[in-house]
Amino acid sequence: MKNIRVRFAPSPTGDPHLGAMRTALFNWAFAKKYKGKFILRIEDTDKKRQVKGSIKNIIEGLKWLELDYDEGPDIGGDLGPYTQSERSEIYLNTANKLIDSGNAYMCDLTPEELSKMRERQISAGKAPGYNGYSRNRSREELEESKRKGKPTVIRLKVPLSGQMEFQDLRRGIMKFDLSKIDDFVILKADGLPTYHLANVIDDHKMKISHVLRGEEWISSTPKHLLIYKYLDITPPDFIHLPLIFGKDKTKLSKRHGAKSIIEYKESGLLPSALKNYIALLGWSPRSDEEIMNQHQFIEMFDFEGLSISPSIFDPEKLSWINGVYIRSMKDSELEDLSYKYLQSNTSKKEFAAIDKSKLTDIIPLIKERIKSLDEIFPLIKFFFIHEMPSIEMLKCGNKDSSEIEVILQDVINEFENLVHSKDSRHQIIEQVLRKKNEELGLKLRDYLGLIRNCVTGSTISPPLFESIEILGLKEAISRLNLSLDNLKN
RNA sequence: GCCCCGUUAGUGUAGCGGCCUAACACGCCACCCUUUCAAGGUGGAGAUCACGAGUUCGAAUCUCGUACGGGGUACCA
Repeated sequence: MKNIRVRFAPSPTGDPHLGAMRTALFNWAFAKKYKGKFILRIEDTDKKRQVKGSIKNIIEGLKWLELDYDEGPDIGGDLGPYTQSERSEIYLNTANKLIDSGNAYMCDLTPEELSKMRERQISAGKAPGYNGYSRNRSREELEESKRKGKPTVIRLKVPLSGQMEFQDLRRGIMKFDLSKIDDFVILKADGLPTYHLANVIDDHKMKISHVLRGEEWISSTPKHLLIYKYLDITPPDFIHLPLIFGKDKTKLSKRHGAKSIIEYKESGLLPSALKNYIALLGWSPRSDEEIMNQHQFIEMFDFEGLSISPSIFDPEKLSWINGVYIRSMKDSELEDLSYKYLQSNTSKKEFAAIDKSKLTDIIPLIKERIKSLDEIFPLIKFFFIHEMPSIEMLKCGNKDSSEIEVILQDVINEFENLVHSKDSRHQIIEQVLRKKNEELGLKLRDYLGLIRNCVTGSTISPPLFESIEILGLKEAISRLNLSLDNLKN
């Protein structure tokens, strides 16, 4: 195989989304597999659509997912700069070269005139498109017009007939009639290039060997190929990736539960899990094993496994995979990660209440009960902050409140004894409560349910006996007392 | 409108002319385990392989057509 050089070339028009990250992931994996280079290039040739901060977020997203690139705007490289707005001279020169060679020409039609033209074409039942207005005007005339201050663009001269074909490495041969392609703009009136020009020049200058990009580019590939031809340079290989949709088969958006990569980070997803899930969208390992770490993924990644039909984003499966990754973590690892996560995702007051030393004991208890980091705090909050259970929660089978008062008082007494005996191991707590339950002839779930509600303030909690041990018997007693008082009033 | 791409259970995929009365995973349902919730285990429902023609002894797999979905058709990328 030739020297593999691939690139991820987002435009900074918003926060990076799943689809973009998947494109990055596949490019990255391909480069890693063949010991090639992975390049980040920022395509910021549309200054109107630019969103502040998105370059930062793109880089942050890549870092978070550990998709490390070998060359890029922030780290440099031999073939930079890697931000298109810093390369405008190259594009301008090339566009002029194309005029010199007779393969491009200037045009001074304004956007308003163009849109009027399109309207006319549509109402006349014709296909809308540039009609070649300036194609045969003299260069002198057009230059004169530009000098007078008319906004002028440069358009590529597309042959009026003939075909352009290319081989997509996954989909096979694609053929396009050039007669269907109008003379498109390669350099805008503001002097900046369009995607078509910039992308071709940069892929060539940066020695890109393979272009893995979204399916939305298929139709413009012949345009790019034409530029390659006019410039007499060899195009890279192309592989178009299927799109990712939401449940209703429309373009993925927030409504579908998809978030920007930055939000995923904040919502307690593990980058390794997200990577694993994304890898499965539009690509298949062709085996029964779907859980794979990045090394396995790189090893297995190939074009044959790429699918050609769009896939639909499924937040449930993503969540499941995240759970798998959480469960496979070491307790200590999860503990560190959780603590950091809590630090930046709870209020100051809440975080201050968290006793780090208790976390070591708590984590093993909740590890298999959470599917993402944001579920941790609600589950462990009671260890640090007491929340009164509602009166409705102080139930025990069909016992009435006076009977429940007796039961609670009894538990309190038992716990007091344990405090005096200085043995608060959960095995002992369990032994005592089970024995008590037997004496009372209650259903264990009713009995423990009542105690759970009083101690944790919730009907859902980590295992009760362990929880009480970690919480401390004294605190448990005080909470039981509070519920008892509440019941009496 | 025109051009291009696609179509296997709700979802992601496997399948590359006979092994397919279609497999795996998520989700769903039931049961088991169980102090709640999970996790785990077992089992189940769910796809006339979009539809119609053809090629073939034989088609989810090849060919054509239709339908549907999507992408493109910008001085957006």
